[in-house]
Amino acid sequence: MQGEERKRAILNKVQESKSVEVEDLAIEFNVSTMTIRRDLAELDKKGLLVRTHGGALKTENEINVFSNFDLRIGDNKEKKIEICKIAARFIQDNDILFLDCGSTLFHLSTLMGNFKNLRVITNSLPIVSELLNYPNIKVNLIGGEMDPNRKATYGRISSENIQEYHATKAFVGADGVSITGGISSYDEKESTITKSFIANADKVFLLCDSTKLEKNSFVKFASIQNIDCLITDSKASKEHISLYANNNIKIVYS
Amino acid sequence: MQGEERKRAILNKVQESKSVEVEDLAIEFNVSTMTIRRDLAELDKKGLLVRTHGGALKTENEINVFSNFDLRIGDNKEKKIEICKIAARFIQDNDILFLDCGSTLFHLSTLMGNFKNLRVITNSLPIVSELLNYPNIKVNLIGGEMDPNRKATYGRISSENIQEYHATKAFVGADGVSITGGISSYDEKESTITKSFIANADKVFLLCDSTKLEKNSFVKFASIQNIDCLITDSKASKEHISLYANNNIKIVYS
DNA sequence: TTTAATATGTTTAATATTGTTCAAAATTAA
DNA sequence: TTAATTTTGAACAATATTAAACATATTAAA
Repeated sequence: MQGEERKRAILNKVQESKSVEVEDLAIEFNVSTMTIRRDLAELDKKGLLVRTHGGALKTENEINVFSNFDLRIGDNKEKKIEICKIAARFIQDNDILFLDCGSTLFHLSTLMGNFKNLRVITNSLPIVSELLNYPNIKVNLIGGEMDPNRKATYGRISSENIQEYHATKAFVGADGVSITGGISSYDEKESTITKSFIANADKVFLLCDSTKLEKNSFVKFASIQNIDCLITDSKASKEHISLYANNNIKIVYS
Repeated sequence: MQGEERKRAILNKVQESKSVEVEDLAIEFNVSTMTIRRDLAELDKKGLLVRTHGGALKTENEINVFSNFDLRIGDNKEKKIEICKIAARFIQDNDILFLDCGSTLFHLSTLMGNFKNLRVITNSLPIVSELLNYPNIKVNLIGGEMDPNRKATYGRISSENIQEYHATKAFVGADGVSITGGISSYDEKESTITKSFIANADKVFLLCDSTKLEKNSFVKFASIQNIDCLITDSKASKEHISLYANNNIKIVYS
């Protein structure tokens, strides 16, 4: 067996059994442990597995672009789905929608199959890839520099690109929202895009799970007055709900 | 046994058994190892197998989210891979590249893993999704309306978006090219984008398999003088090659 | 036929892969 | 913590493979 063939076999093995050991591989392929070590070092360097003391572990498969995005979707998944089902009630046929990037908004995109003649404008690659499955939805993509982690575009060109459009409704996310601190994000790139969406839509819906209410994150990018409706989940406290209601913020949680 | 026949037999063998070795093949076909090595080098160059130390392995089929795009890649696959390997020779570290959409250019994107500090600007979703796997490549996406069939953006906004950038090299495709008829496409949308790429790059490389030489398609969008290098495959006729060479068009086919 | 072009074989120096040894580093057990 | 054990990676050697240069044979063209 040749070296490359052996490396492929090792890769298969580590994917199947999640972990492998140097000693076992040396016996199985009838080569020295040093050779296996060299193989593992090379595969580790390419990011195809993770080297450990005595062996190696499998990595999350980067072959599918959106796989590690899918994993992130897991956090607070139930709350997010709940929020998205509420948000979907505000969508109407013929709407032109801005969709922010992020795992919550991705969930919303999966609920849009039954509307007629929607147009969605987004900077999120996972959302585009999802919406290409729906014949009832036309999609516009915001251009700009790709962020490989978020699988979305950002930057000056993206913001300017957004200004080419006008939407009837914008659905956006945030990492924190509070009466006094407004809407804030952990990421400056992300906040700039969201800000542009808000500025170019008739109605703005902020999707924000209850754990983020009255929390402030790193970058404030809009005041609470900029949003027309705050959509959260049923775990939101009565205090928070009445706080927003008393400040004339429309808040929906069920 | 003739050379071509032997190569086809080698190809069959490597497809069946996943791997072959130089020594075995030399004995089986009763030729020197040097001949086998030359065969394997040629087949590797065309992307039909992967050369390894001591033999060769079957090519791994690319996995990509955009699955029905993969199907289209089938046509003239060998020619396309051959062309792309030639095109890749013109890429240098630190290049800023425009990459047109289309299956040929998609293949090119899969060959870009070993360069340093590339920036790729494209309107093709499959290419973006492929390049997100490469940490050495920064990607910019051209915004605009999504064409669900081609998985690429097009339209006025896309063309204007391209003008925000300047590339050192543009790699573009076409459905036809001829001395008198220039560069033409079957699709008006596609041609507009390609035209913008051509207008904003220092050097333009046209990737065009030999079946499209001296053919004219529906929409002419550029003259032959707009391109700096025509890259085609080794099946191009001598007449065509000298025709282009005599008209001062740099043509590369091997 | 002769000539040119192409394919194949041989030799050889350079390169790649693998195995062995051993000191350093990491892990485990006491 | 310390000591025993295991694992590691660097250095070197042995072997296998490669590619280049040149020689020879085969095929195609004039």
